[in-house]
Amino acid sequence: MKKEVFALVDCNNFYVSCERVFNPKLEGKPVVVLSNNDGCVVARSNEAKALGIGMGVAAFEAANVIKKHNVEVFSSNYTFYADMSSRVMETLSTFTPGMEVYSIDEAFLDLGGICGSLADYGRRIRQTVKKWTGMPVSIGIARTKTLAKIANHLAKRYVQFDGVLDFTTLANPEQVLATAPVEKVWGIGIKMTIVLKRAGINTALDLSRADINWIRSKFGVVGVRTVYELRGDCCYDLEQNPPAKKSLVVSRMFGVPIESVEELKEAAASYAARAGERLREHKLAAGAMSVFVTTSRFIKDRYFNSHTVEFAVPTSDTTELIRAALLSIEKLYRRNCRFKKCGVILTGLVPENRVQRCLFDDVNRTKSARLMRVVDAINAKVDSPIHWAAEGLIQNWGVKFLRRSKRFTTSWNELPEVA
DNA sequence: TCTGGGGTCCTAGGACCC
DNA sequence: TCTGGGGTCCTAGGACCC
Repeated sequence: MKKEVFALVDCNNFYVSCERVFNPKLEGKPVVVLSNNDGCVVARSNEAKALGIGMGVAAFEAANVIKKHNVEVFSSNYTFYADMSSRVMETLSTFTPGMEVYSIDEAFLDLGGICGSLADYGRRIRQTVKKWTGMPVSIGIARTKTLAKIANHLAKRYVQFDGVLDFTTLANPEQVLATAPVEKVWGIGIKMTIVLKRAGINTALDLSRADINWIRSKFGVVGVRTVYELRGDCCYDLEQNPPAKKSLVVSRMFGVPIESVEELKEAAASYAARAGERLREHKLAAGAMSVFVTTSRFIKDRYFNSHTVEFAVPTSDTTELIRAALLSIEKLYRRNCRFKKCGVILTGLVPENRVQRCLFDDVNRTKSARLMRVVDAINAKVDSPIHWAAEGLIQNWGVKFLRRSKRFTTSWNELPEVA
């Protein structure tokens, strides 16, 4: 039987590295990238990490350090990052027929068929990605995904590995596992870490030796799988054909708090319109839509509420989605609340060509599908897309990006210039 | 003053059926 | 006086991931 070999390729500080590709002056400097509304830190260069800027901290909390050390700050530029991601993934795909794109900056590769030194192969991958895309990556190689994750973590952390660690040929794998803190293990989050540490399980090695019945009683099958994977027994295969989406969310914090029902409706309508676009992109229709609204989660007496509309016939028609969103806001709105965020969640997703029709349906679905196709086609071509009136024209509440870099690779107007 | 967004899987418990 | 039990389906919530 063929032995599994996985490589986990992970881009180093992905968003920061994207910014550096088109702005080499940032090399060697502390750099951070902020979330929507420039709210909190979502990516840090090694130099920024060394300054003690934590992942996920609020930008205003890090403001002093940022100022004192001249940290370069960027708003997130997801269009640009998504494009860089697809370049990296395309490059990786030339190295193996078996690949799972795990997230925007990570992929698992099947190296089962590779002859010779896997570490050498990893180094070739690393050099090629750097040369073709400018992106620095680290690579962990092992018999299970969980071990590949750990190998990757260590490859990043210790310079002597030079970005590639092959766990399958280690003389002393246990010694290496002992250096990985248990909270860094894939699948072990904050809650499980507390329970594990209380039981004296502090490292990946400790966890691999834990009593399986105790693990099952505390953490269920998920915990059991993690322990087996640490022991080298593969529980998670490569997922090359990603399973169909089950839900789709569009939600965003507002640039400024919303107090009026009109503006809240605009926001919900906008998010419903984006959700409709994404549904059609994936050729899906939704059976139901939930809308939620919330005030700040950092105040007492937080108001959070949601409302669900079920569609008689699953739909991807923006007009219908917006109508449901507006109805929900009518139910959810409360006076004297400073709303910070709302969102729409589409569930009961089905392929659009398998929609169960309804005898009493009064919507002309052929016509609406044609309209949506035309709108999508136009929006794909021009920079200032067609909006629904319900989304509002001004959108004072819109997301703020004060320090966004240019869309270097996806907009003709924003190409980098070489002097 | 200012605190991200988008997902998945598992489990427990209730509803319901025979 | 006596008041079943087992199976399935669904949902909400928790925990995790990036």
